[in-house]
Amino acid sequence: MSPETAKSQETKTKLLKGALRTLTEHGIAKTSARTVAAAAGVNQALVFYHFGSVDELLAAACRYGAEQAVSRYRARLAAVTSLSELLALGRAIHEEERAGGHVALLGQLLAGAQTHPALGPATAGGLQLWIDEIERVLVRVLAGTPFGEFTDPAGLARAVAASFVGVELYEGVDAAGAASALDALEQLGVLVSALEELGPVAQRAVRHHLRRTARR
Amino acid sequence: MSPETAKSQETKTKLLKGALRTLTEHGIAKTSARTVAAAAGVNQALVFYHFGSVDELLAAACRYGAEQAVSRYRARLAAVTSLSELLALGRAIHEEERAGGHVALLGQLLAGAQTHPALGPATAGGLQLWIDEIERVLVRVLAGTPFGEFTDPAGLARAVAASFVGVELYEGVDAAGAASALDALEQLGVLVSALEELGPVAQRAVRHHLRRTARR
DNA sequence: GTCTATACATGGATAGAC
DNA sequence: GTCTATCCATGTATAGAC
Repeated sequence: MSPETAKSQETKTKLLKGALRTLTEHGIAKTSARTVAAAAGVNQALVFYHFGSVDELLAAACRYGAEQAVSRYRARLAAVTSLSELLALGRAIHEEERAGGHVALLGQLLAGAQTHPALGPATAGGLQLWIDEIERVLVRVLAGTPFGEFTDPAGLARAVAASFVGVELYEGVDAAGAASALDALEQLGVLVSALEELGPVAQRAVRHHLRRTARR
Repeated sequence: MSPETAKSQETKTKLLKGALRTLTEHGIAKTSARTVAAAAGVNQALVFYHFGSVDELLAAACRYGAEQAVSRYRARLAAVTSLSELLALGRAIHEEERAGGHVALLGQLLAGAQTHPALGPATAGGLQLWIDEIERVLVRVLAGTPFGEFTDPAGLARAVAASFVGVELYEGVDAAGAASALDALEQLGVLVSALEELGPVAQRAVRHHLRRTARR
């Protein structure tokens, strides 16, 4: 089996980082073997030697970048114990992403996956890393609420991740609009967390209503 | 001022429709003067004659397509009077968009706006058409709820629109995941609407909690 | 005014050098 | 095994035909 020499590894890593830089800074439309190689400081043809095609490089870069980004936030996500903390962390991540752009990168790849079928699974996988972390937090946070039984952490995690990608893309064309969107979500979170503060009678009333309108 | 002959108009319209088709079917990465012109059935150079550049054509197509898409849903949005109705309509729109792809198109343009600065304002404008409609609905729906004073329809509309774009892009790489995300949001909507059913005492308790934790 | 033929730039991929 | 020189396809833009 391939010994994977140090030199090969080095070039591959350069290309992966170059791909991430190019995607975040110039978008999927301007990402090519040439632009990535330029960012990586290597010959353009090495993309094809090491990864077979541009698409496969981007797929590999997606896995690589998503793992890096998620691991950067993993500890802080693990420390979250309430909905309001989660919302505050979401806001903090947004601020950091404004510079790093790791989430918007998923948006670029999501957009690119339309054309490059090979990107679909890789992008879904990258998003899944985020979803898994978010789901873990939601399970923990929602277990402590009186209405946890009516929520689906798995689906909710997917909704949160997809929405976050949407907001990060939106941020690119309307920073003020994205900020007000996050403000509104924060208010909404406060509203939901207010439910936790209800007395037993009111909680029973809400639960009753939920059971009545529950589908499936 | 330019009489804008019938022939010119016809070619322009062909190009606009071709641009929309190309963007939705092949994504921003594979959208070029050549591919759009092929879809439109006209000579590639006409892109530059009629619109000056590919970017300007895409910007025009964005305005054109967003106006068409929003007007298609406007009547149904105007008929919404409750949160649960809004969620049901969101689900219906999602089903239609699965085929039409008008929302995912905004995702493609949002992704493209990173590279092509000219696309930014146009895409923001296209999204704004959706946001305006959603905001109108939210104002109406939230005014009828006991907690309307704690929500910001303008920000919430932006959040909803951006999230919807994110979910539509996500749908492209994981249809089942997107479906479960929408299910979860629907549940969440039911949870919030359950608040409307609370008795006066519980409502006062929730309001008190909200005032206590309200920011700004 | 409308459109086509054509020039020039960029991108993808490989044959073969080291 | 690693990489470069080179080829052909695709993309952008314009000069000039109709």
